[in-house]
Amino acid sequence: MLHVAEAARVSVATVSALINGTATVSPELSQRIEQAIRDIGYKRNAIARSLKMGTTRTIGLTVPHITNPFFTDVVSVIQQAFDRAGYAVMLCCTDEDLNTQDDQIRLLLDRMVDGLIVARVGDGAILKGIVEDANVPVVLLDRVCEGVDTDTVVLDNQRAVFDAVTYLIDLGHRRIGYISGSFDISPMHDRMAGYREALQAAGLPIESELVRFGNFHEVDGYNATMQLLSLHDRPSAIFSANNPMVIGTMKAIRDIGLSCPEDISVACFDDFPWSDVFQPQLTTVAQPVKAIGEQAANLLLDRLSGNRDAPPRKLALKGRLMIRNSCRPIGAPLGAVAQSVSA
Amino acid sequence: MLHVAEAARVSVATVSALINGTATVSPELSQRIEQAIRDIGYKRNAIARSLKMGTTRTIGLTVPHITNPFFTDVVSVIQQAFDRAGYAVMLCCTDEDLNTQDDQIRLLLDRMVDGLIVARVGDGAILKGIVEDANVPVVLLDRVCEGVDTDTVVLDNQRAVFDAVTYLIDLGHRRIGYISGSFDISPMHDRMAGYREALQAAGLPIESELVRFGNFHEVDGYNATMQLLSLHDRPSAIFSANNPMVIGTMKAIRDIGLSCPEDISVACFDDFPWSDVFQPQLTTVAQPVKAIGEQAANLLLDRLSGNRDAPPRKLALKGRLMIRNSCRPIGAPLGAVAQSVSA
DNA sequence: AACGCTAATCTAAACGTTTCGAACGTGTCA
DNA sequence: TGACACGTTCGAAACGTTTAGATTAGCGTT
Repeated sequence: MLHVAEAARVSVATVSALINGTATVSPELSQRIEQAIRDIGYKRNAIARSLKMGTTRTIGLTVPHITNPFFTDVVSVIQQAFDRAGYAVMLCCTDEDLNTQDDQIRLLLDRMVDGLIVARVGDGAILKGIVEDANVPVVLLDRVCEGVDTDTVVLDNQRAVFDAVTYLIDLGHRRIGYISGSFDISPMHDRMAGYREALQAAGLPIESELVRFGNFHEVDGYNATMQLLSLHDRPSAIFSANNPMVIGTMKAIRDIGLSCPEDISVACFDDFPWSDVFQPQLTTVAQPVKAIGEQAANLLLDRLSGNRDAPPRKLALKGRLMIRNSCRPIGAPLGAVAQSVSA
Repeated sequence: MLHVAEAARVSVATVSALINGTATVSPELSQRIEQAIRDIGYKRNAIARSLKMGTTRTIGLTVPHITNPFFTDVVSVIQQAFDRAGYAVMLCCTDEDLNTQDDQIRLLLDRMVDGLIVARVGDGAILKGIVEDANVPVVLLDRVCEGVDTDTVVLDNQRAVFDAVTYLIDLGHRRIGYISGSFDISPMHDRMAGYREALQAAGLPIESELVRFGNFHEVDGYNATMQLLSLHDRPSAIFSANNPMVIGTMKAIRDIGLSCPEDISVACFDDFPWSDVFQPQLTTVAQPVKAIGEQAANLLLDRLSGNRDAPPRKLALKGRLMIRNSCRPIGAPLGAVAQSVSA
C-alpha cells in the first residue's frame, strides 16, 4: 500500500479510504490510485488488516471425522454458507480424540478465528475453559455439553432412536441388538435412552448382552456384530447408533455367512447417498443435515454480525426414519419386506 | 505480551526471547515471566506474529466437492498430515465452478496462506496468473494443468480406464457406454483416452452415441444413463468416469426396471467404503487415496521447509481395478459373475 | 477582510509481535 | 587500573494496515 501511495503521489490514508470507501476521495486521485494499484498489482494484506481490525473473517470448524457421511454433508453445507458470507473456514478433524480436539481448538483460537463451530466435543469443562478465555462465539453441533451454555443445534436423538427401535418391535422383533458409540458424548446417551425407552414401552426386557460399545469406526462395528451374532440366542435385528460402524456390521453378517434381511434385520443412524441404491437398501435414521448445517451457520453468523448478548439458543431438530428393505417382519414369509407391513 | 512484560517487570523483548527460546534468559526472570504468563492467561497472538514473520502456518486447500468420496478421503489425509506438522488448513469447495475457484484461491491468498493445494482446476492460465502474483508454492492434485509448471500428483488415469474397459471387453462386452465428466479438466481427457484406447486395442468401433457427458453430479449420471438405456441397441455395460454420477446410473437402471449385473454391467471410477458391502458390489477403479494425499502434503511441506528452487516434481500414481460382482460375462449363464472369468 | 463551513487530504499513532543492535554489569587478563 | 569479552537485558524499529484528528483549500457570509 505504501508503494501504491508513492506511485500515486498520495498518502496511504487516502489509498485506504478509497479501497474501503470510508471517505470520499476526488475522482482525480481515485483514478491515479486505481492506476497505481493495477500497475503494481497490489493486493491488500489481510493479516495486517486483521491485526488492526481485530477480526479475521475466518471461522474454525472441528468435526470428529470428515469421512462420516453426516459430517461430510454438514461440513459441506457450513462451508458453503460461510463462503457466501465472505468468511473462510478452517477445518480440523479430531478423530474422536479429546486431546486432539483441545489442541485443535487452541490452534484455531491462536489464529484468532472470529467464531467456532464445534461438533461432538468430549468433556465440557475443558471446552468451557478454552472458550471462555478466548472471547469468541461458539456454536455446538450434534451434541449438548454440560456447563457450556452457548448456541447449540442438535438432533432429538432419543426420539429418533425410539422411533427406529419401535419400528423394529412392530415388525415382530423381540431381541434387538444395539451397537453404541462410546459414551462420552451426549448423542450416544440420548440414543441409548431411546433404545431403552422403546423396549420398555413395549414391555420388553433390557438385556445387557444385547448392547455393545464401539469407538465409531467400521472395525468396532464389525467386532460388536461378531459378538452379537455369536450369542447363544442371537438377536433378530441390530441397530447401529453410528454410520461407519454399520459397514462393519454388514461385513460381519456377510463373513459369518448370514444375509440381511433374511437372517437378520439391520437399521442404523445417519443416511448416506448410496443407501437406496444397493441391496439391501438400509433403513436409516436420516438427520436433516442441510438444516442442521445451515442453522449452525446462521447462529454463528448472527453472533458475528454483532448480536453477542442474546441468550444462548438451543435448537433440536427432528430426525426421520427412512424405511427401506433391510428389516423384515418376524414370522412373515421370507419374501416379505418391511414396507408391506409398515404401510 | 505487554501486560506480561509489565507484570514481570521486564521488557517485551525478554518475554519474546523466552517464549521463542531465541536468547538465553536468566532463571530468575524466566520464572517471573512464566508466572506472569500463567497469572494473566497470556496467549500469543498468531496474527501479529504472522504479520511480522511473513508466515501464517496455514495452507489453503480447494476441492470441487467434499461429498465426492475421493475428495473426502484426500481432504482427510491432507488435513491429518498438516495437522501433524503444526499447520492449519483452510478448506474451500469450488463446486466444479471456475469462477468460484478463482474467487476462493484469491480469498486464500489474501489471507496469506503459506501454500496451496489445488484439486481439479479448470483453466490453467487463470490459475497461473493468480499463483504467479502471490509467490506461494502450489501443488496440483488430481489433474495436470497446461502452463502451470509446478508440483503435481495425479493418477495415471488413461491406464486405469484402459484396464477397466479392457476388463469389460474380456468379459465379452462389445457395446460399452461411457459417461464422462465435462471436458475442461484433464482427468476427463485422460480417462476418455483410456476408453478409446481399450476399444481400439480390441478392434472395436468408437461410437459417439455410447459416450455421454455430465457435470459430475448424481443427476447427470442419471440422465446420461437414461439416454444410454433408451438407445435402440443399448449397451451391455456402462462405465462411469466419476463416482457421484454412478449413483445416478444405478438409480436409472433401477427406475427403468433393469437390474445390475443381470441386465447391465456397471463399473466406475473411485472406490468408496460401501462398495463391497451391498449388492451389487461395484467394480471400481480405486485410487491410492492415502498415497495421493500424503504425497501432495509432503511435496508442499518440502517446499514450505525451504526447498523452493527444486524443479517441479510430477508424480503419477497407479490406480487399481477392484473387481467385484457388478459386471457379468456376456454369454455366460446368468449366475456367473466376473471373478469366475477373470481368474 | 475576516470568518466559518465543508470537503479532501494528510500525519501519526496504534494493533502485537520479532529482532537488531546497543547498553549494562561482571569477571578476566594484561 | 583499564581494556576487553561475555552473558543478559532492553529500546526501538519494523511488519502493513486503519483511523482519529489535524491541516488545507475553496467558497459563501457578514
